[in-house]
Amino acid sequence: MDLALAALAVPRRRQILEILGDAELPVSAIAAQFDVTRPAISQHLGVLKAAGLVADRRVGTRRLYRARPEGLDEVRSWIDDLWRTSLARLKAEAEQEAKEQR
Amino acid sequence: MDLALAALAVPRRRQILEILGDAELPVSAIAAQFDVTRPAISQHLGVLKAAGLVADRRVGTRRLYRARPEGLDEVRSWIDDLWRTSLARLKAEAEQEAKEQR
DNA sequence: ATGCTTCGTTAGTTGACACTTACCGTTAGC
DNA sequence: GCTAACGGTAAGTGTCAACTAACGAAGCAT
Repeated sequence: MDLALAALAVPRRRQILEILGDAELPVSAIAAQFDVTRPAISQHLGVLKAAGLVADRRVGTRRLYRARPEGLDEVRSWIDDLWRTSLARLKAEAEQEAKEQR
Repeated sequence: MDLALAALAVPRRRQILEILGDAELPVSAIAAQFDVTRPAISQHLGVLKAAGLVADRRVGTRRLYRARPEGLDEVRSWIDDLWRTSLARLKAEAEQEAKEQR
């Protein structure tokens, strides 16, 4: 989870994920869409892979990357839990305040 | 969104959010649960507030902080979108591969 | 075998940020 | 008014990571 959220914190990595959500692509094709060098993208992909957000497969000299939606499960459930408990507490406080109003 | 995800990337800030999800607390009470100084927590709260993940209200000399679940909405929807599209693409590819198998 | 392409990796630099120490403003109570 | 408690802010430090440039490895083609 640490790795996943740290990976998602960098805007460029999020853009990469959005691109890989639609298509399976080699590193060069991704790098062509940004104004940074290919090694930079390669490093970002390494981070995303370590976080489980991306998977790769080799085909010839190229290496195709694709998004891995399962990697988002932990993050999704953590955020949802926090969202629910916070909302429940807010609701409880509102009711408490309403009771004190009377 | 940039701010929200950057805020969530730091483990200590997530811990603070978890604590504030259960209760409304002043800065000192939060700092007491960690082995860092109060200014550090104060700075983290400033980041969380700028990201819209936390709200504060003053009561006497103290300042009470609480989690703000609405701040998570953007992040939740972004992750859900990415999750859905990635899954859809994977499914489409699997069907494509099955078709080629025949 | 020789290029050529595609990609990963290393070293190095620069900028951001988490943290501490010290200081200042604000509010409540004697 | 004075004092103490609570909290935000400034300056400084150390560390981490995003990026570039340069090099090396692996597979395909003529």
